[in-house]
Amino acid sequence: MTEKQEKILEVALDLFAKDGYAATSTSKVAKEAGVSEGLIFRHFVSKEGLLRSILELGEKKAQALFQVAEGMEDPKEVLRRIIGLPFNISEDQYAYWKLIYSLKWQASVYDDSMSKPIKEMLIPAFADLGYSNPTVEAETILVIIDGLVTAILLRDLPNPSYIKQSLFNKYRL
Amino acid sequence: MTEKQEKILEVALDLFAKDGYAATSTSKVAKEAGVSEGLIFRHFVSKEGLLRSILELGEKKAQALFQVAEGMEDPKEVLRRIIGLPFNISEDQYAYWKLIYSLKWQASVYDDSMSKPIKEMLIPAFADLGYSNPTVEAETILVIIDGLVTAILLRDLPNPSYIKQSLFNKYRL
DNA sequence: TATATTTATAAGTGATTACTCACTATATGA
DNA sequence: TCATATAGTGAGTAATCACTTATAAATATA
Repeated sequence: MTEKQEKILEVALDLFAKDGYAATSTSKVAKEAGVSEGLIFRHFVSKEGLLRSILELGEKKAQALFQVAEGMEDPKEVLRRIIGLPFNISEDQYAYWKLIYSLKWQASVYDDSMSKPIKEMLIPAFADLGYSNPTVEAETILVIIDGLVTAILLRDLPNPSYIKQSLFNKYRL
Repeated sequence: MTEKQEKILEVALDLFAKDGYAATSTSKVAKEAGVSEGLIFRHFVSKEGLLRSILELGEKKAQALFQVAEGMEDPKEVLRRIIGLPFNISEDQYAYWKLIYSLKWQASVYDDSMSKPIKEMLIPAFADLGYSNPTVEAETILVIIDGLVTAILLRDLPNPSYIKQSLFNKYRL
């Protein structure tokens, strides 16, 4: 991976996240990255190929997040850590998550593969706690997480720690 | 409002919601609506003007939703109705809400004016119920509503009535 | 019916789109 | 040192973009 290649990925991620994938032209990416437009196609074949490379790279960096409750035995601790996930997104990953969330709305590319591992930790946790319908409880948490991520990325959630505490109270955590 | 004018609005809403505003060309709207491309600009001045007309029209139709808890005296009933809102979006308004939610992610056009009236019903309701921090509780509900709407529009929420019940339980409604 | 106004079309406009191609510069390895 | 591969450029390409304009058809008003 050369310097210019990395610069293209970095600039494209920022522009895709800020202005949207469709609204960002390859010429703008090239200009802002300080490279010739042809280089984008040399390295990434197409605009869509550039997007795919960005998503692959971001997924690798984000994988650590999903192991946050791995191997935990206390179900309450599992819930606390999973509900806490949206509050722990570091700011240098905002662009990646903004892109992920904005792409959900374009076309029918909805991909719930990322929520799957989390759901599979939630269900046994709720079962352990004696909830009568652990699957529904897990889906509810996933819905809330989506709302939290949206709020954090889009409008700087006003009282993050209070909201987290409010949710902990509802689940007696 | 002529027939062709209405057809343009209808087709444009569907395409903007399905493929995204930036990814939808005026020529495609015209072709699908069965009108000349020039007519779009005669009636709506610009592509952005077309978008504005769509949003204005949709807002009028959606206004009824926000009055669902107007004049209610029982705070629990207020909460029940507001949390129930996402489950009551009729399918013929899906396109409008998909467009609204997808536009949130493009540029910095985040507009929380629509959530304001709801927030102002939530705060006194939570105060009535003796919650120690009604504002935070209201914000939490808004976050959850955003998550619910996203899930309903994007992936046909699997167990909507169960999830609604799950939330009602958490708030003892 | 005559005239004005509005609705609609078709064929344009220059600018921009994603992408290609011929070419050069630089690095690597035998 | 020479050959090969990779990195990078800059000027193209046809197609499409949002938008304009001239003109015709339909409708309303007198």
